[in-house]
Parts: sequence; structure tokens; C-alpha cells
Amino acid sequence: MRMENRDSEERMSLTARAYGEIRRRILDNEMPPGTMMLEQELAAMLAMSRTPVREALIRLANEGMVEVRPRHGMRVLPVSADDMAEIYQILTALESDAAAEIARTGLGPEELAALKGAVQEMEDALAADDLKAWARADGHFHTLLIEACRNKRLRALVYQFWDQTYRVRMLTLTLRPRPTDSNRDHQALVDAIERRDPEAAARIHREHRLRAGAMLVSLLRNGPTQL
Amino acid sequence: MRMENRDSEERMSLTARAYGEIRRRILDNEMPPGTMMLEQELAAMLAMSRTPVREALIRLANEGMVEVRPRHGMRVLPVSADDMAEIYQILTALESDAAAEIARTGLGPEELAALKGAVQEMEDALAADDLKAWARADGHFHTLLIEACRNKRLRALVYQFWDQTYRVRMLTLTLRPRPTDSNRDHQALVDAIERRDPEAAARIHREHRLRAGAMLVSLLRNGPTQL
DNA sequence: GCACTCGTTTGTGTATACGTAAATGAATAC
DNA sequence: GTATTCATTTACGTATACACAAACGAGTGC
Repeated sequence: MRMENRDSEERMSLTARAYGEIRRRILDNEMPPGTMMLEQELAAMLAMSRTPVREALIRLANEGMVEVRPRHGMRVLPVSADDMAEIYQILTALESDAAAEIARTGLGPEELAALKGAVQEMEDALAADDLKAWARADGHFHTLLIEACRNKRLRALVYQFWDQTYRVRMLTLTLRPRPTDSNRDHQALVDAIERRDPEAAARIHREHRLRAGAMLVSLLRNGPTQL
Repeated sequence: MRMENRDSEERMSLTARAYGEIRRRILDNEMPPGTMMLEQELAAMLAMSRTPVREALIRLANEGMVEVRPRHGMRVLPVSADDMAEIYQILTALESDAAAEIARTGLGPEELAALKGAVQEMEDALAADDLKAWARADGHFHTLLIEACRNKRLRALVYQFWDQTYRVRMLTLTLRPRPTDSNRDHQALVDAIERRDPEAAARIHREHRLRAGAMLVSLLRNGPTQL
């Protein structure tokens, strides 16, 4: 049980392990924003030498998760309201374009069914007042959608920026209003894709993300702490 | 004479120098697509040890310029027609969104004047049949424009993908039709920004990039070699 | 108290060392 | 001539070594 996971982890390079492990700790908030750690501390924590840690940090820094400051080690980057606004502008542009492309190309019946299933998951979670499950279903929906995009570079970018919003979304989950209109958006988006209407798909997705971004930004601006 | 340049280069870290130098050689086609080099060869070429070279390669690989294959060193990535299509889809989405934002925010008179100056440069170059100068002016225009975008993450992404199209644009410069309609697009875009019309700005930029992308893709598909 | 100098500590940037596994090629069998 | 095995080479992944410069703090002068 879960043997394949351990196996695959064990045959990965140390650099890859360091990257995955540090990233996981940041996303899980085990290393909250602002956390500073020296290369040596990370190396000790992960039971390896500084070399693979440094290489992992270069990637994480490129992806905007951490900052490497000359003498103070790595710092887990906080996500300010302004950062969030920037990230959502990018996600909005990329994802709405992807939605248009998907609607133009069309989706197979099983893919459409999967999307509808995810929408149903969201409805169920909302009915059960299970916000955690709702967030999972929401992630599921958007993952199914973006995976249907043929552009692998675009997919990679979207995943990268999702990562950067993950912590904030998790931590604001209980602060935001019930996501009823979010569910409505998703249903409308599936409809637009099903009827092969690229303009509508792009517009719906754009407004969906603009609204989500604006809400998160305002929560961050009014909230006490910077995440 | 160019002393400041040497100085700044000399106080850079070796990793930064390796990154800049390898990137330059790739963009200038001194290391054409497909070129394979071992870490040791690069290190010898740049008169440093493998360590900074490896760190530079990690960044270059993240940015999609090279591929690092376990035992064959680094390989300068070719840009296929499909790659170009992916990159232009992303640039189209990001830049047209940036154009809309700029039109919404509005530009100061000196920024508008600079843009108009760049358009004039393009006209002059085209009149003089100087394609090199035209490409420079075109780059100048789009740089001025994207620099007006407040979103630094978006700017960085656009620069990164421009880099990846640079070689192809240079090498196809003489193969493409005279860029008269390109100049017209730029003039129309400046007008849309000046009258603060975000929808028009986005639409014009979108179509401008879609056309440019389609042209490059078709040149690559019909051309003999992959760049 | 406050600024300033200078020695000390420490983290990093880079070079180097080293074991391992992939690639290569020779030698053999058919 | 083709396939297979095995020894050799070699490029890489990782660990370690080391010099330097930044940060820190004690001590000094005021």
C-alpha cells in the first residue's frame, strides 16, 4: 500500500527530492511565509548535502515560491494582496484563453461527463457544507479543464501560478462567502463548452477568475496578516 | 568606453555570468538549436568549474531554452512549428491582456510620444527597406508597451517567451512578406490606447499576435529546417 | 548613552573529489 | 555479418573543502 510512492521517491535524485519536499512544506504551511532557513539547515533537515538543496532552491526561486538572499538563506515568500492581483491577472488571461480553445476544439463525451461529475461534486459538497470537499472538487474541475488544453507550456504556467495561490485559498476558505455563484459559473462554462461557444467560454471563465481574484485580494487587504 | 559593462560583469557571480553568456550564445545562434555540450565543455569554455555552469543550466532549462539530458549534457532546444504555436498562444493571451490594462489605465504624454516615435521608426525602416532596423524598432515598440504594464510577473513571462521566439524571428525576417500591415496594427493600437479603449486595444493586439504567430508557424512548417 | 573600529564568526560561492551508472566498444559466439 | 557479453570509459550526481566577504559584537573614544 502506497509502496509505489515510496519507491518512486527513493529512485528520484536528491535534487528532485529536495525540490518536492521543500515545496510540499511550503504549500502545507509547515514553513509559513516569511520563514527563513539557511542552506545548511535545509540540508540537515533533508539529510543530504548542500548541493542538491541549492539546486532545488534555484528552481523554487525561479518559480516564485522563495527568495534567496545572499547571506540570509532562503525566505518563503509571502503573498501580498498586490502579488495576488498580479497572479490572478495572469491566470485569468491564460485560463480564459484555454477555455476558448477547448470550446473551439470540443471535448469528447467522457471528458464532458467528467467535468459534469466535478460540478456535481461541488454541488454536493456545498449542500453538505463541507468547504474542504468543495475546494477539492473545485480544484478537480479546473484540473480536468486545463488538462484538456493542448498547450503544455500553458498548462505548466497555470499549475505554477495555482501553486502560489494555494495557501491563500486554503486559509481564506472559511472567510469567504459561500461559493454558490462559483458553482453557477462552472455549470455555465460546461454548457458553453458543450455547445462549442468559444467566446462565451472565455468570457465566463474570465469573469469567474476576475471575481475570485478580486475576492481574495480584498480578503488579503482587509485581513490582519499577509500570507 | 563600455567600462561600466565590464565592471558590472566582473562583479557578477560566476553563475550569473554563465547564465548570461550561454543564453547570449544561444540567442545569437552561436550555439544553434540541437547543439549538445557537456557540462565540462561549457565549464572549460567559460573558464570556470562545473558548479556555476550546472546552476545556470537549471535556470535555462526552467525557462525552456535548453534541455538537460542525464548523460548527454545540455542540448539547445529547437523551436518546432508546434512549439512556436504554443508560445504565440501564450504571448497573445498575456500581451493582449496587458494592452487592455494599459488602455484602461492610460498612458502619460511622454510614454505615448515614445510609442509614436517607435511607430515612426518602423515606418522609416520599412521605407528604407531596412529589415534589421525594422525588427529593432518593432522590438522597441513592444518593449515600451510591455514596460507600461504594472504587472511585473506578466512582464517577466513575456520577456521569457520573447527570448524563445527571437532566433526564429531573426532567421525568418527575410522570408516573410513586407510587414506593412504590422505597422498599421501598431498605429491602430496606439490610437486605441490614446482614446482609452481597452476592448479595442486587446482585440488589435490579439489579432496582431495571432497573425504574426500564424505566419511564423507556416514558415516553420514549410521551411526546410527546424529552428 | 552613542558612534565607530576592528576582530571574529559564519554562510555562501566556487572548486574539487569521488562513487556510480550509463554509454561505448571490443571480443566472442553463431 | 549480426547479436551478445563484458570490460572500460566517462559524465554526472553528490559530498566535501576552502577562501572570502558580510554580519555581528566587543571594545574604544567621546
